Amino acid sequence: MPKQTFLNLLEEKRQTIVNAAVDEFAAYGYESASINRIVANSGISKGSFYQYFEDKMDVFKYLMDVLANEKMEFFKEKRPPNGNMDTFEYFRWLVKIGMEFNSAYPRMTQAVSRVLLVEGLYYGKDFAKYRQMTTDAFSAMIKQAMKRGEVDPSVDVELAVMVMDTWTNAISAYILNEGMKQKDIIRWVRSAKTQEKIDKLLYVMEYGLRKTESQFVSKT
Amino acid sequence: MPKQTFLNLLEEKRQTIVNAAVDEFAAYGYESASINRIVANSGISKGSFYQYFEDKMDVFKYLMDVLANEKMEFFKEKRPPNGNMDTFEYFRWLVKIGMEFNSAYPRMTQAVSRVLLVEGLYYGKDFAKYRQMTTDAFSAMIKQAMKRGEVDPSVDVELAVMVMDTWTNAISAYILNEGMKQKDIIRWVRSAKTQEKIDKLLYVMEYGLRKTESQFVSKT
DNA sequence: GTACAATATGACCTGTCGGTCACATGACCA
DNA sequence: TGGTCATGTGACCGACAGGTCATATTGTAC
Repeated sequence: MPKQTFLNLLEEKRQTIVNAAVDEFAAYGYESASINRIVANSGISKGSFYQYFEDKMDVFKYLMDVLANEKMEFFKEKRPPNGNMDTFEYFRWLVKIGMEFNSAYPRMTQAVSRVLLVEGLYYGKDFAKYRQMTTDAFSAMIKQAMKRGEVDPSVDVELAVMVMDTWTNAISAYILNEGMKQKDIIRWVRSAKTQEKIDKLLYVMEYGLRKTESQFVSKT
Repeated sequence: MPKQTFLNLLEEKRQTIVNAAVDEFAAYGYESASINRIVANSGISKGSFYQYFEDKMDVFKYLMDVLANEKMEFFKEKRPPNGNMDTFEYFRWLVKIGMEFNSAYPRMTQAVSRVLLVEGLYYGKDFAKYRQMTTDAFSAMIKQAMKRGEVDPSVDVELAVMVMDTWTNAISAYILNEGMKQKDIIRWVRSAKTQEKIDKLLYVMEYGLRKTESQFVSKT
C-alpha cells in the first residue's frame, strides 16, 4: 500500500507518477524496471518516491490494484445484453469487453499483464492472489456450463480452466501487440475484421471444449 | 559464436561451463542471469569466460544452438510409426516426442523457452530467427492439411498457426512446470495419465481447428 | 634449459541498481 | 515572529552488473 503522503498528493501529480511507473513497467517488466527512471520521468526526487511508496513492489502492487478497480468499474458499466445467455456466449461477451478495456488502457494492461504472465511465474507467491481471481471465475463458469448441459460433465475442470486461461491470455496478448501498431487502437478493436478474428479464436476453443472428451477419450 | 579457445577445451570442462550457464538462465532468465554466478559455479575465472565467449548474448545463442541440434538429433532417431499419417495425428506425434525431449533435457528446455517465449517478445530481432523456424513449420503443416481436406480451406492460415503455436507452448510449459515437481520426470511424462492429459489438450485444439470456420463464420 | 605462444587469472573499470538519510523548504498555528 | 510538522531533496551507501587488461601460468618445440 502506498503511504498516506502519496494519497494526499494533488490528483494531477499522482497521475504523473502513475503514468511514469506504468510506462516503465510496460517497457521493462518488473525486474528491469528502474526507479531512477521513474523518478526522472515523473519529475520528482528519489527521496519523495520513497516517501510515497515502501519499495518497488509496493508501486507495482498499487498499479495492479488500480487496474483491477478500473476493470471492475468498466465491466459494471457494460452489463451483458440479456440475462439468459449460454455460458459460452457469456464468455465471448466477457472476452470482448475485456479487449475493449485493454484498448482503452493499453499501456497499463501491458505493464501488468507482462509482469503477471511472464515474471509472475517466477514470483509466484507475490502475484498468486491476482491470478487466482481469474482461475476461480473460470472454474465457476465451467461448472455452471456443466450443470446446464453445455459441457460434457466428464470434462476435467482443471484442464478446462487451463484452456480458458491460456486462450484468453493468448488473445489478449495478440490483440494488444497488433493493436499497439495501429493509429487508433479502440477503433481497430471494434472493427468488424478484428471482432471476427476474436470470434474465430474463441470458436476454436469453444468447439474444442464443448465436445472434446466424450468424443475422443474413447479413441485413446 | 564461442571463440576457438572454448572449442579447444576438454569435453568435460566445456560441459561444466554449459551446465552452469543452463542453470543460470533457467533460474533467472536472460536479463537477470549473472555472468559472475556462472563463472563461480563453473569454477573458471571471469577472464577465462571472456576468452571463451564474446559476451552474454554469445553464450545464450550458443545454448540455443546446442538445444536446436540436440532436438533435431532426437527427432531424427524417433521416426514416426508410419508414413501415411493424418496431419493432426502427425502433429500429436510431434508434440509427444517434443515432450519426451523436454523431459530428457528439462533445464536446458526451461532456460531457452523461458527466454524465448517471455523476454523474446521484447528482444524481437535477436531471437526472431529461432521462432520463425517453428511458425514456418506450422504454416506448412496447415497448408498440407488443407490440401488433404483435413482442414477447411477457408481457414485463416496465420490464425491457425497462432493457435498451434500458442497451444504447443502452453502444453510444453504445463508439462515442464508439473514435471519439475516429480521425482522422475521422464517416467511421469510417459505415464498413461500424463499422456491422456496431453491428448485431451491436443484434441481441444484439433477439434476446434478442423471445423471451426465453416461451422461458425455464418453465425457472425 | 630457453623462447614463444596459448591460456588462465582476478583486481579493477565504469555504470546502475534499490534504498537511506541529514537536511532544506514550505504550510499552518501560536 | 518563532515553533512544529508534513513534505521535498539529492548526495550518498553498499551491492552487483558486464566487461577489460596487465600479469602469471602452462604447454610445446628446440
